[in-house]
Amino acid sequence: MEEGLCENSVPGSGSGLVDKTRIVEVKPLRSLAPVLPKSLQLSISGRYPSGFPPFVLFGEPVESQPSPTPIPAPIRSYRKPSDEEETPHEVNGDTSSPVEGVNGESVDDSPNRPSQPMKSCKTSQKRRKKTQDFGGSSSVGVISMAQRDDGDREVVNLVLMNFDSLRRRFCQLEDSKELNTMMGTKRPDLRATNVMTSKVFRTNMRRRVGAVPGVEIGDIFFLRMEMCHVGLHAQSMSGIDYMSVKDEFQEETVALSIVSSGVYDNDAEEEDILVYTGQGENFNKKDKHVVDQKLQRGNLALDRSTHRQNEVRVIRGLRDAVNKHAKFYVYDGLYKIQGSWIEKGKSGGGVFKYKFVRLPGQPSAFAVWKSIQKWKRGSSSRTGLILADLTTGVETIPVSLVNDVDNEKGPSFFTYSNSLRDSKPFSMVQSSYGCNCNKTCVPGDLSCSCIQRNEGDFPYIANGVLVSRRPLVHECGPMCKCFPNCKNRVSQTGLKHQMEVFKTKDRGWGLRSLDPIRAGTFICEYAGEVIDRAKVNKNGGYNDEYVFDTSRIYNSFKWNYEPSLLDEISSSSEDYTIPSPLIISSKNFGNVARYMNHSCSPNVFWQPVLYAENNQYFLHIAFFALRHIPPMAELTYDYGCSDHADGSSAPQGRKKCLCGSAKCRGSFG
DNA sequence: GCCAGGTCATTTTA
DNA sequence: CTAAAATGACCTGG
Repeated sequence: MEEGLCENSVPGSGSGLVDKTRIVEVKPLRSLAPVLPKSLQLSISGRYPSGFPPFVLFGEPVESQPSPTPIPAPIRSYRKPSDEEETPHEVNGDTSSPVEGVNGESVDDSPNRPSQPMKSCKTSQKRRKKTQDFGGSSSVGVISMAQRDDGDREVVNLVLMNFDSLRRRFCQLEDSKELNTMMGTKRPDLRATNVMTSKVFRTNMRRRVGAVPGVEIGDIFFLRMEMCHVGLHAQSMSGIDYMSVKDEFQEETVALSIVSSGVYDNDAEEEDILVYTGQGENFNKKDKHVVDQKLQRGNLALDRSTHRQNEVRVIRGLRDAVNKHAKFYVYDGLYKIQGSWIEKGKSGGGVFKYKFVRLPGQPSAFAVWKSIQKWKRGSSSRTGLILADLTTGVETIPVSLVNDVDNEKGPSFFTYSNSLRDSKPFSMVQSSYGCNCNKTCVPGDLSCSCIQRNEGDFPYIANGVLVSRRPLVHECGPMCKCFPNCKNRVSQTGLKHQMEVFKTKDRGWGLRSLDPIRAGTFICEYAGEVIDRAKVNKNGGYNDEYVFDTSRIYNSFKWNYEPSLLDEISSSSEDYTIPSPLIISSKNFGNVARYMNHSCSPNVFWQPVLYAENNQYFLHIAFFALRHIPPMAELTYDYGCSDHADGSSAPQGRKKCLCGSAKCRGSFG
């Protein structure tokens, strides 16, 4: 019965079939439908049925590829809610509209609803009305009405994934000059926000005191907008979020959440205490005379919350002590305000101070980060440290070996290597290997043969983040004329995060990172010895725990944004196209990837990457972050299932899954 | 080349 | 409707 659990996608089937269940037929939004850039139009027009050129195109790329003179079509700016309300609705009258009827409007008596001591007043009602206005024909039917009000883990992840995928796509278009910057904002995060807002693709829009369903303590964010979209902190800039609540007799404001970014000099010495400065400039902008903060807006809400003793969510903005470029936000759970006072600020004016105390019994989040910073600075030693660098210098960043669980002194012996051995090249007749670009390949330059192979898309944005999952990513390689620092060589640049191999409680050794990892970031390649498939069959299968096998059956999943968000008709394929299976053993030789454990709801995925070396093309397996990964969270990917579909062989190689996720399939391997 | 600090455009909510 | 805001991206000068 286990077989039935992993039947969805067959890698290497090559058809690049579109998952039809994911496509919602949405009519173009009247005349305001965005004009797609050329590369997108191509894939939609059916030139390549799967949205991607067939694998065999390598030999003769020039004539079969898109014209090298792209006409950058502008993407129209996206509709805003106000436009929506003014124009009359054009009702589709079809069944594609959201499933709200099914999931029900039992909003008021939902058992999952967190207890809320105060009733929200008109603000929330107004918002809900707005939501209903949008619930009609033009919205994406993925988020139900109920989910817009109250989310859960799955919806929160769905919203974040779509938002970031859109953002990356806008970055990509911006990089390749395919976006008309006259239209709308230049900022990709705000562009993505406009799309998500106009399609009401968000959750937890009902504002609330206390925990937000689906958002967990320790979750990290890289943009303020991300927290807006999942209802953690509704303000796009302001540090204090609050709302008006009604008592029997009076109406007053209460604070819901705060973001502590370190702009004001807040005291962050103690892990469970935060002294937060009220809002308001300390000097008058015009004549620069010193002014006091006023007890209004956020300050007033914090003052009321001090008296009411309601829970306030705290988000801490953090910066790495060593690598100051890495800024992100951690949700640190619920606090209460213990007291407030007035101080003299730096410029001499009076400022409000609020003492936040963390409620006991919550999992640690900010405290974890504090510990990491201490280890990094060397001001405290890592408990259970066995080895400072198990790569013996092979990686530029050392990978430590840690066991703070039991007495095991480390995994069995192997040779650390970050390369792929005995790899079989793809035999293809090639007139040339690699591109002829000068210095670095430029996004949007369709004369670059590597970009051509990626259908005109540059697969990565400027900071090295992968834009979308695709059947195959073509990177530049050693044979390309471009310099080694070309942005299209992401998987060849080695580890970028400070990683740690650690002993798990019940699943042997595992891998985690001390640094936060942004979604789409390259983590590592799967290194090891390539195994001959014929050999494997002769010996009756491999008896090897350390194996990666592309011919296993993997659950399909969606990482790229819903095409209907941009009114695209079909989505590009996320199914891998691998001409022949690749099996890699890291038993004797391998890198950190050999320690990544399986999970049924993983935070890492693999992506085939191809580039040329020594006059031949070789396939590599690269791992990327599926979502934002908090520091110290174990890195896991889906191992898939070996093919027992014929039913003849017992699933003896299967292991009981201990991933503990809500969607656990029970076994893997 | 790195940074700190200034500036600009932008969205959110009350 | 407008203003304020603990943004984010970019530019400049030391």
